[in-house]
This record gives sequence, C-alpha cells and structure tokens, in this order.
Amino acid sequence: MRLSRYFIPTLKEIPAEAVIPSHRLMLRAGMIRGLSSGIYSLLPMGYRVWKKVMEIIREEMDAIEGMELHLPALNPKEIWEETGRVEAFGDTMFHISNRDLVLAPTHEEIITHIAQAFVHSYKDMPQIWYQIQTKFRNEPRPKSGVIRSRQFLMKDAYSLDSSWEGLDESYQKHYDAYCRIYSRCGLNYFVVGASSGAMGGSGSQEFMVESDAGEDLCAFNLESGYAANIEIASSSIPKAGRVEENPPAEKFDTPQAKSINDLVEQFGIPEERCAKALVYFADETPYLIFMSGNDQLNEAKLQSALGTNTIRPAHEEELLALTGAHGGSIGPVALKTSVQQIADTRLEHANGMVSGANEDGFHYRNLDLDRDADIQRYVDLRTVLEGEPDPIGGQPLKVKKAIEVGHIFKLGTKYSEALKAHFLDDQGKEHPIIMGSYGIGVERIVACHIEQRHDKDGIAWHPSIAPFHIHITGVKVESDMVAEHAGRFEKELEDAGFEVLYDDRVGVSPGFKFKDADLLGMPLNVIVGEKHLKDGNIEIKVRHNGERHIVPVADVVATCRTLIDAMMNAEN
RNA sequence: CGGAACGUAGCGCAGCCCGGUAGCGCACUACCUUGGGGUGGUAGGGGUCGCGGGUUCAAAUCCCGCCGUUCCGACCA
Repeated sequence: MRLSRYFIPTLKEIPAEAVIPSHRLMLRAGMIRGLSSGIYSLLPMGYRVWKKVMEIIREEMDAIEGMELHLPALNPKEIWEETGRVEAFGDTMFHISNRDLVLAPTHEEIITHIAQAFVHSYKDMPQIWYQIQTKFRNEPRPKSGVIRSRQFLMKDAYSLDSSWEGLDESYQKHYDAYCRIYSRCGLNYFVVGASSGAMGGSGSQEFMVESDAGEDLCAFNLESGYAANIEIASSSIPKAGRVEENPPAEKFDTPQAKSINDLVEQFGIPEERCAKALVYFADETPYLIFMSGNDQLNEAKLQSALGTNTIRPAHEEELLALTGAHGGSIGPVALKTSVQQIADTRLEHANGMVSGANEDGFHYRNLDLDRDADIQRYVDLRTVLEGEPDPIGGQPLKVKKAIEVGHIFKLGTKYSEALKAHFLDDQGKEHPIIMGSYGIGVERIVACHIEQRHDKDGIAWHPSIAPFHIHITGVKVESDMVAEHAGRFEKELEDAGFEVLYDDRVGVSPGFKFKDADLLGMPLNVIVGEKHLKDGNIEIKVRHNGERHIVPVADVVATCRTLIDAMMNAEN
C-alpha cells in the first residue's frame, strides 16, 4: 500500500477536545474523526485495527464452538418491557420518536426471543451464540474518546444451558477464550470479581486494564490473588464488636457535633464506637442505613442489597420529616416515623455505640444495637480502602483505577423466565433455559492497547493488531536507487505475507516522514535511504524499543520475519 | 442532572475588557529551495466570527435566550 494514495489524515497539533493519550493519538494518527459527542467515524487506518481485533475475537469464539449471528439494532419496545428493562435502562436507552422502537443497548432479550422459539429440549443445548455489532446507549456523559461513547461495537455472546453445571462450563470456556483474546491483542489485563448490577444473575467477573483513564476502581492483592471491583470488594477489617460494660443508653448534649469527626474530637469517642446514619431512598422507599465510624457507604452494594438500581440520598427536608432531626443527629432510637433499618456488617452485635438521638443537637451513648435498635438486616455495605487486609490472606489491598474491557455474567434464568424460554429435561419436566452473557468492548481494546503502548512520539502497535506490520520509509524517493529498492521491498515483504505501508511521498522531507512513521506506530520501519544503501545496507527500526538494525539489502525480508516473530511471541 | 470553561478557516490560537478594514501559526495550492528527525523562501485560496433576538450610525466585541463541545461531579446493563 502506497502512503501517497492511502487516506491517513495525520495531525501535527492535538485537537483541544482530546484529553487522554489514546484519544489524542487516534485523532492524530487519522484513525477516527468525531462527529458528535460520543459518536465517531472510523477512518481507514483505524478501521483496519478494529477489524483485526474483531477477527481475533471471532477466531477465539469459534474455537469454543460459538456461532456468530447478526441481530437487529431496532427492537420493538414491547420485548424490553417484558423484562422490565425499559425502566431499568431509563434514559440510557435510545427511543425512536416516530415508532414504538428502541435502539438496542444490548441483546439479551432478542437472544432469548430466538431461544424461546427454537430451543425446546435439553438435547438442543448447550449453545453459544455471539454477535459483533453496534450497540447504542444514550450515555449522559460520553468521555475519553471511544472509551465511553453513545454508539460502539461490542462482541456479545450468550450461552444457553440445561443445567447449572452446564452454565459453569460455558462460563469457564468464555473465561479462557477471553484470556486468549486479550493476550493476543497485546494487552496487560487482570480479572476481578464484579457486581452483576441490574443485569441480574449469580456471578460475574470483569476483565480490566489498569489505567488512569479508567472509570472503575479495583481492589486487589497480587500475593493472595484477591481481586475485586470496588463495587463488591470486601476486606477483613475488624468489626466494632462488643465492649464489656453495657449500661443503659443515655441521651447527651452534642450541640456542635455534626459529623463523626466532631464526636471524636469533642467527646473523645473512639471512631469505631460511632454509628453513622444515612437515609437513602430506593424506588421511593426510605431506608435508614448505619455505617461504622467514617466508613463510606458503597452505593453499588446498597443497590444489590435492596435489589434495585434506583437509589438516592434523602434531601434535608426528608431527613427531618422521617427521623425528626437533620443530618448529623440521626440514629436508631426515638425515630419520628417507622423506617426500615439496615446496617453494615461491621456493626453487627455492637454495643457501647454513639449515634444520633433524632433530635438536633443530641446523641445517645451506650447504645446496644441488639438491645436498643431495630435493625432488620446486617449486610456488607462499606467501601474498602487501600491498605486494609484482603479477605483471603489478610494481605494489604491495593486500589487502582482500571478500564473494563470485558464482562462475563452467569445470568441464570432472569430473561428466560420473563420471556418464557422453556425446555423439557430428560424427565419431561419444564424449566427455564439457563443463560450466560459475555461482552467485550471492541473500541476499548483498541484504546487500552494505545494507552499501554505509546510514547511521546506516537503509537507502538503490537503486530497482532497493527494496521500494517511494516512501514517502509522512502528517504528521498526522487532518487532512482531509493525508489527501486523501496518498491522492491514493498513487493517482497507483501509476497512474504506482511502488510506493508510504503511512504512513497515525493517532496516530503525525511524528518516529516520519520515523525509520521513514529506517530502511526507500525512495529517495524524499514528505512530506505542513500545513506546506508550506498554500502548495500538497509536500516530497520523497531518502533516499541527504538532498536535499529543495519542489515544487508538481501536480508531485509528475513530480518523482518525474525523481528516480527519475536514480537508476536513476547510476553506483553 | 448539578458545577465550570470554551465556541473566530481543516487543526491550534490571538482579537472581545476599551464597538469602527477579521488576524497569526500549522495544514492546503503554485513555483523555487532542502534532502536522515515536522527544511527555508515567494506568491496564493479558504471564515454567514455557533444560532436567534436586542442595544447602537456601526457588533466577533456589549445585553438576553438557545444550541453545541469539553472538564469536574452524579449516572454507567
């Protein structure tokens, strides 16, 4: 391929709207062009990479006997109403304004609809169906280039099984396939236990790439092997527990104490003897929630505990109406109204506690939550902090930002029940199909690849998904000697099976060409210039480590082969 | 949805406070020059100054409204 004829609109200057490296470099390398917030055109250089990622995904999905299909992006709203997900997605789902149609944000409903029609026997399963398609989500705030956008490509796979053991097998197959996919795409990744959120289901894991541009926090310890999304991460931090003396609860004056820190500072109360109260509404039902000391409520955990995804903190007026006090003076006893109460497990059976008196300026001390409070449930609600002991080996947790590049779910029967996708077992008994769902964000793989493989000059592609394997820089192609050799290398390398981009532009200075080559980032740059050619040599530059090899003209193809093979086999 | 900033040529920006000819760099076109790290020069083409109102003899500039984009936060199956 000749660069003079190929459409690669590189930019010297960085468009102002791009902040993170992958976004800047995709724009500068002429891979993408923004159309509107969260909507991008994929230009030829970018689309080549996308296609390679999709091909790797296809190969690995086919290897676990997945079958690719193609589903409608336009869906009748009705089917989404049957599973309750029009409401669950809310404003995140795009609605067509002149028909009762929606733009599919994912495809569980459609898959289940097909299964309901055709999969009726345990003999028909297992099945793995997958699609690589455009999905639509009305993200309230698109950001970070293609990492969070309104229209994006996703590989979604769905497994259908007749038993829970079968689901476990299908899930494991996907887990293994995903590891191969990310490795082949040249990514450093890790896997964390994850929240299933409003997807429903019994378990899920996320494939993560560590990055400051990430939107998820993960807690992990490499030694013990514990790794979890902060949404579900726990630690073995000690409970508040019980103190020996257990006098009756007693109200006391706390006119200046609005926070846990105030109580600690003004009254010398140890932080772990304080029970912080919060009021949240879940689907418009209020809940009084207690946390130990300054522990941070984890809203994701609260959502799963309450089985909803619509929660919000109460407003000041609501606090007063429900409890009789403003924030800072709320507690478990003497509540103005009857409110359901939930507490973090750290507070279980705790006594000797201090908490609000539901009267501004007063608290109770010596509270025994078992004796004095009416807490219905104790669940893990706190957000873990870096340094706390992990729950497996008690090793200190690290907390890092990461980008989610894949998510695998054991869905179970939520969708098959809602859409009546049933089968008969070998006893002739009817059951809902047991499902799994497995997603990969295609553009996130590309973005993460660039996040992990770039320097100040540009991208440094892994050969597996590089737009071209080899860049040939013709230094002064006006010279017949240069043009002849470069043209010949182009042909020989292509004949050897490489994808080659030959910078044959006339009248472009060497420096300009080198800068473009570094920006575009092909794994190898074969530099054809009079400088080495007059000695019968060619320079080959390795993009990711800057190594330069001077080799005889006759060895160019063999050297490229060796260098590319080495990169393909290297650990990421 | 809360907070903030920005919108002037394809890209990066100045001009706006203090109203009066729309500018600079890059990119683009032509010619010359250079030829191993974004060569140097000469001459050009390209903009309803986001949109709509208002004030004024006169608005990129002042006022009001809207739209768009980005950042922080909320949200994110």
